[in-house]
Amino acid sequence: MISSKTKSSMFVPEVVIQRIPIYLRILQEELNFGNNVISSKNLGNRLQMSSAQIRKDLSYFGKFGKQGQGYPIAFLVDKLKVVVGLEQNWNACIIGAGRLGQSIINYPGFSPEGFKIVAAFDSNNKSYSDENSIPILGMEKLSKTIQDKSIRVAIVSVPAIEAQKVIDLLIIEGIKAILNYAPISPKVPNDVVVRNIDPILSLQSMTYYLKRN
Amino acid sequence: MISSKTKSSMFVPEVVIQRIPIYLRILQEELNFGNNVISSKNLGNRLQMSSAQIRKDLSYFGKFGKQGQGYPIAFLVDKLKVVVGLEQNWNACIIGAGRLGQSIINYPGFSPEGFKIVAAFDSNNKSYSDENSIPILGMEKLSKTIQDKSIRVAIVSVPAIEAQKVIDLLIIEGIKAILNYAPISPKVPNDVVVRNIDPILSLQSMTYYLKRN
DNA sequence: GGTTGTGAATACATTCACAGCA
DNA sequence: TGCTGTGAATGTATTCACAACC
Repeated sequence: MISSKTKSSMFVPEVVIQRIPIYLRILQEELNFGNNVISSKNLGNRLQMSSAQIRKDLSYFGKFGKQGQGYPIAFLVDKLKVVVGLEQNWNACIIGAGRLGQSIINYPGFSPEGFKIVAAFDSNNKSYSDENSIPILGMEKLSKTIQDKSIRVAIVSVPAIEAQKVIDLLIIEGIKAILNYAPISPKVPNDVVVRNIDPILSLQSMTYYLKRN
Repeated sequence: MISSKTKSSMFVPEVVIQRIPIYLRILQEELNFGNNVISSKNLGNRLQMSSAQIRKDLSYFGKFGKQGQGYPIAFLVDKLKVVVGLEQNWNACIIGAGRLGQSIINYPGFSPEGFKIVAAFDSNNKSYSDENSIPILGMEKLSKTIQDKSIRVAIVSVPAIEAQKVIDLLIIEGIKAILNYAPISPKVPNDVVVRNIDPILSLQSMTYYLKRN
């Protein structure tokens, strides 16, 4: 067999990667509901997308289904978790412990999904009474803490003006995955992934469709 | 001239619509900074994208630039605001006044960007002490309030299990634009636009890239 | 019969490259 | 000279459609 790329070396489009966690969420639901097999058609219905797209997406990573039956859910969940790196937990830190930062710190939803916030930083040494037991450290502790606690993911919730500076710092410290809540479009090298949480942009990109009906 | 579609009837890809508010944000910044002309190249640099893409995007809506110079910023801002429907303000309501809902209600950032939260609803008649003066109404007031206050946009911040039900309700009331904070993939008819704010999916779609370096 | 996995076909998005203009 | 606006070319993503299989 000549020049057939192995699955693991094949380039996977970014959009596909972004859909895997969505699939995982539904699969987990189905598992909890007691089902143990699901077809691409069924999964597609749940997500308002075509069965072909689901099959094609999954095919980037291997063959997980049984013809005539569908996908064994528990097996597929395990495989997909390994594919996207969710078979392990990841330590995260948060920069910016104002109102928003505090809400994020106290939000209980991250840790069951594989992300543990193990440190919080703020330039003002505002020591909010935090309900969780995460102390808020000064920015000078950033570098050492990232090393010591093996932090690989950072959440940015500082004001817009400070955000790019903070992100630059994180990049220097070797952080390659950033969840950014500041309303800016950060500049980052192309080995760093950023996801922006920007409700205002989301709202503003909907009104276009409101005008025409 | 045979069969040349007018700009206003031309189909504009969704991705393009989503980028317009991003452009607007930078343009506004430039204005505040005192600049009054910007080139596609310059704007592209700010956003880490190609100048060609920016020119192509803008060309869906008209010709706003001057050859040899660039785009007059104030003029472009005005035009783009009209294009995406941001020359006017929009009334919004929020369903779900728990922790998250309260944060959203008290967030001061929406209104300067054209969205005013004029009503809040919750099934539990929990009357949190709200810092703003928006009263929290029972769900039975939803229908009438949406009509009376001309609400066109809804923000959903209820628990996951209730979210689809609430969204179905909103759709019955004629809402066509929904900002959804619940961790689900809602099913909606295709004349309804939904934007999901889902930090967990964002985090989970980054770890894939952490494994390989 | 029902469903996967996948090349081929189609649809969509981005970039190229250059004429046209200030 | 410097930049826009845009068809044409390229690159990406989605869908089709069907052989292979349980």
